[in-house]
Amino acid sequence: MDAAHRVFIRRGTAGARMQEIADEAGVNKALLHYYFRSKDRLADAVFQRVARGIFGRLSEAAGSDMELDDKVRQIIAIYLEQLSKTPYVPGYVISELNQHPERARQFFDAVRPAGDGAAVPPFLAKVASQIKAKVRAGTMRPIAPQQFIANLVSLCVFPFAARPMLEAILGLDERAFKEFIAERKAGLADFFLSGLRP
Amino acid sequence: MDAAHRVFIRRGTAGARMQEIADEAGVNKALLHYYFRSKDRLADAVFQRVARGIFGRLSEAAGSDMELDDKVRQIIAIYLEQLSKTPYVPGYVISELNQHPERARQFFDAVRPAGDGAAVPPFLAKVASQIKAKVRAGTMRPIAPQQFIANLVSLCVFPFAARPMLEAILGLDERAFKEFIAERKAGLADFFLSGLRP
DNA sequence: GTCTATATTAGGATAGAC
DNA sequence: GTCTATCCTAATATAGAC
Repeated sequence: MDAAHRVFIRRGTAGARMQEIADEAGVNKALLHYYFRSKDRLADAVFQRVARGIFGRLSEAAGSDMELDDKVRQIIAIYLEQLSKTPYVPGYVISELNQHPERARQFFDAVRPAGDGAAVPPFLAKVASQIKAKVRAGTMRPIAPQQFIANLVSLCVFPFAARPMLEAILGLDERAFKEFIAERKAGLADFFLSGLRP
Repeated sequence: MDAAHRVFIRRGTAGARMQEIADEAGVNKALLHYYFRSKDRLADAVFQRVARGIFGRLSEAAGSDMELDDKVRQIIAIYLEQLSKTPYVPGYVISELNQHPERARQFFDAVRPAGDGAAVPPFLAKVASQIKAKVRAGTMRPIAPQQFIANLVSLCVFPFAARPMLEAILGLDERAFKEFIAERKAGLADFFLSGLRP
């Protein structure tokens, strides 16, 4: 599974080769089929594993009782840290979802307790109520919770998903990109929170 | 080319089939090879066409003399409008770049006049000087121009690139997503510009 | 469970008629 | 230029020994 994980993320599902996975794992190709039956099933298993890891912590953090500003700072810190360690995951996930949108259901499951039929995921309801409270107190401009979350995730994830493109249009090499992310860790939360001041 | 464009964007390069492109174009598979010699060359041609269309207008708009706030509003309006019409392009581009980072060079070309050897693309230098002016005037907090552009592009493009994921974690169906984008057209510029107030 | 060897198929590419 | 028919390779999948 670890080997498959690495290869699928590196090559994308369509580009991954069972042979390469076998080599990476130090076993024979036939053995992969013995365990997973087909490439499709293996791809499913890998995607599921990745999906679970991604939004579990986000929805957990976002759903907590922590004060909203602190929550934002924490989420940004956690995410940029995690993404720095697994920079290819966003590109992989986006590629996968564009070809298999039905797999998005696995994210759906990650942000809702099993059996919860609510139209709105619980962490969203929590954020919504926190926003409402701050708006009432006059310390925040009104914003739809969906936009709030979308902005937060976009600002964290996109630079990793589109890294080669950003490097090209901003004229960054690998070292400069690292520096760019470090800068982001320092300033992104302030930018985001300032955007919501009244 | 139009047929190839559609199929590559729909399936991704690795997932696209010459047969499907031929069918879509209403011609024979052999004819594609007659014109483009190989799938690789065809993929190149399509990507180049897409790449040119994307950042040409951004770097042009970003490099203009328009006042910075107006520029931001214009870029956001243009981008969200364009992306609404071609919602699969970001996913395609990100997938491509993850498997062929060398193609990022084609973006590089799109944001720089031919033969320009400057380390920083011209539109960035322009934005940098405008930011500096506003910071000096006390109407903007300091921000690196790279972060400025990255934030802007992230906020516009990511929701389209990661659409199935966002729909899943935010509990949106297709109609709700359209509504979500409409909301964004109205409020994103204010959020972005507020983030930079002193 | 793990391997070697082999079957099967899909899909990119070409030959050659028209 | 456009087609039909065919080749060839790469890659998934299976059979069967150990």
